[in-house]
Amino acid sequence: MRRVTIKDVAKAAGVSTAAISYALNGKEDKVSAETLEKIKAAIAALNYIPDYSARSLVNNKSFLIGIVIPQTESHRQLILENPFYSEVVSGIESELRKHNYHFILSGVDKGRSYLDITMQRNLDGAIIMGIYHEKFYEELKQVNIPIVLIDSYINDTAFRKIGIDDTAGGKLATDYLIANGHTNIALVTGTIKKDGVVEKRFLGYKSALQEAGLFYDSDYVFEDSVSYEYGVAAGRTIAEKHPDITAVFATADMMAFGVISGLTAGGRNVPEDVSVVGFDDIPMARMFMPQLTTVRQDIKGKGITAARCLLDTIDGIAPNGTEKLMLPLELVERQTVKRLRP
Amino acid sequence: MRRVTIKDVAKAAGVSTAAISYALNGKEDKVSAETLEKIKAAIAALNYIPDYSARSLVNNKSFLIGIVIPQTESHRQLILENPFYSEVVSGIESELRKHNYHFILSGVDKGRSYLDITMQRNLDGAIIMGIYHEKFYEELKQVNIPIVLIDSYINDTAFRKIGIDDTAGGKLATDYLIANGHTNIALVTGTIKKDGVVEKRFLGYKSALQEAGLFYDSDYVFEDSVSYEYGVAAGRTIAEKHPDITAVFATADMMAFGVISGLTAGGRNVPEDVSVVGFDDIPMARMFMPQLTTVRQDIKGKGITAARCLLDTIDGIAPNGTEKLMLPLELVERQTVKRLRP
DNA sequence: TTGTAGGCGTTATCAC
DNA sequence: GTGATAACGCCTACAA
Repeated sequence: MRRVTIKDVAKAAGVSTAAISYALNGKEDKVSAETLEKIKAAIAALNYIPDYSARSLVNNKSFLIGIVIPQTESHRQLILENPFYSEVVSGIESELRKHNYHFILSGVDKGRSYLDITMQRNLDGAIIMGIYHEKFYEELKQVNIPIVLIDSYINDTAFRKIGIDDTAGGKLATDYLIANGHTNIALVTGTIKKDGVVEKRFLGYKSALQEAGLFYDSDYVFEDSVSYEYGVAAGRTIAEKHPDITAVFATADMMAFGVISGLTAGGRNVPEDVSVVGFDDIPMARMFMPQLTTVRQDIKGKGITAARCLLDTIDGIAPNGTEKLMLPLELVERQTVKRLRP
Repeated sequence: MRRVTIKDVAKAAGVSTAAISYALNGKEDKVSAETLEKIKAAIAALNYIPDYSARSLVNNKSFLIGIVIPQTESHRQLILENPFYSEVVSGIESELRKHNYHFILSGVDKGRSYLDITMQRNLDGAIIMGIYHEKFYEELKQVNIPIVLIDSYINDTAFRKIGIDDTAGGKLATDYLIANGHTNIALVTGTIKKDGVVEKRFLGYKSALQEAGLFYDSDYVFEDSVSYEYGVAAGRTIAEKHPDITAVFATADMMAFGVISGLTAGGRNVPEDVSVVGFDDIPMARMFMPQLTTVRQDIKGKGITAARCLLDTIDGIAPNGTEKLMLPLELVERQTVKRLRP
């Protein structure tokens, strides 16, 4: 069936298209109560639904925002399987929906820019997770739409940023282990890139060690991809080659699960033989057996806050280039850390 | 900065806008090789990116498809946290990207229709997960765009459907338990709605029992929301009140995790005291400890297939109203089932 | 082969 | 208060 347009409504209501548009866009003071009634009736009768493409064309406003999340190196697939990202997205969605925005979710192919989507779709703004090449950000700046970076340490006032204090988080986890009497504490982590969250957590780990007068041993840091699989490998290595290690701090819950599996497979029990603390507190953390002690961040809240932040900037309420918004962190004690007798 | 339009390119290349459009849309036989070169140069120089809104307006084609997933009753939040859905979405995305489509992901508020988004955004098609009111589908039919239903038993040739044989899956799980010597087998499941996947799995469970000459006892079915939390509750009840039960089939992996926790908390070990098999084989199934024995389906493949299916229908390659596409199922043996001595 | 012009659905600027 | 009408960026007859 042919699309019902504003003209059809105008005809049905016996008024002009302009009147319809006024009525639709809340400029009801420009139209008499009487015609307003007629218009409303006609809209309902015809089941008229406005075309956002046409609107976008004239208004330069699409009510569409872009969400970028990292993708796997190998398969170019979204890392949506990573529960962390899906929870953030879920948070963003819930906030956007309240304000009648939709979003387009995508990875960004290596080397390709995000300009395309931004311009093609007339995006009103974007929320970016993950870290990308310098060039990526440079291009983004040129399109000149509000942008919120989640968990980024990029130093650029052109973007709004929201994240957590990863250094403090790393320290929190390590301090907790130390407070429980551990001295030989391993770190299992994704690759430590300059200015990445992982580096900050690593720094927090080191500083906790130092503050406690503990020796930092680079043999105790196991660094590779942030994945369950690598966690298993690291856990296994620790079980087999490092009988001295009594605790490990994994910089992501997914890795912590792997570590626990690897440790167990290697014959060492958690937490009896070695303690483990994770990072993030994804929903699975409390379902895992044993339940994971971890550094909690409000993942969904991150998404909600990011969305709100973006919307405010779009609406001109919030100024650009404000300070990075820091969300709170908290250590949640569960079952994977054992108190060592001193 | 002002948007670079087709006119700018035309001016820069010294040709008409029509020529640009031809060049852009692969009608290169309508333009000489020479001007084609000039056009390409101009496009590159100006970094021209077409506006899809404008295109959509004239072509009635948006390169946008809608994905609908269920949302929590209470908070109206996407169930993207459910790893099953995120993996399907991930699969869809990877296929869509190959064909230069984008998607809009959303839940659908109770009672509200999906017509709005469909018309507002000029969606080229939609992929629907979950089950909704009859009215929802009726409306959907009216917009007359290709639609793929995932895991639906709706009987309507207006939609293309893809899923698995849930009855066979339920039977597969139960048969496996029976083959391992179990006779008192509980079912832990989400609410059994008519024509839902859960009902089919339940039917499979019953038929396996019957076929083996086992007594079906409704006291052995624990039915409530499909969630980890309910799994825990059911596991606990089984541990405390049903010493006779030696095995449970949970109709979703998430529930199975809960069951195992509840059982363990209730003092019964898995698989020593009671065996558990799940359904889906989400990534977490092999990370869980003990690793979950479960009925595996190719979740990402479901998404990919659905997307391909939809795209084919949009392109007119595949006919509408074909048979439901069935993806294979397989039982993967891991660590949560114990063989009973007869 | 190339260019002109009308129209897609909507909003906004004017006159009335 | 109301209604023509000109954009918005693009595509595509149709004409040249």
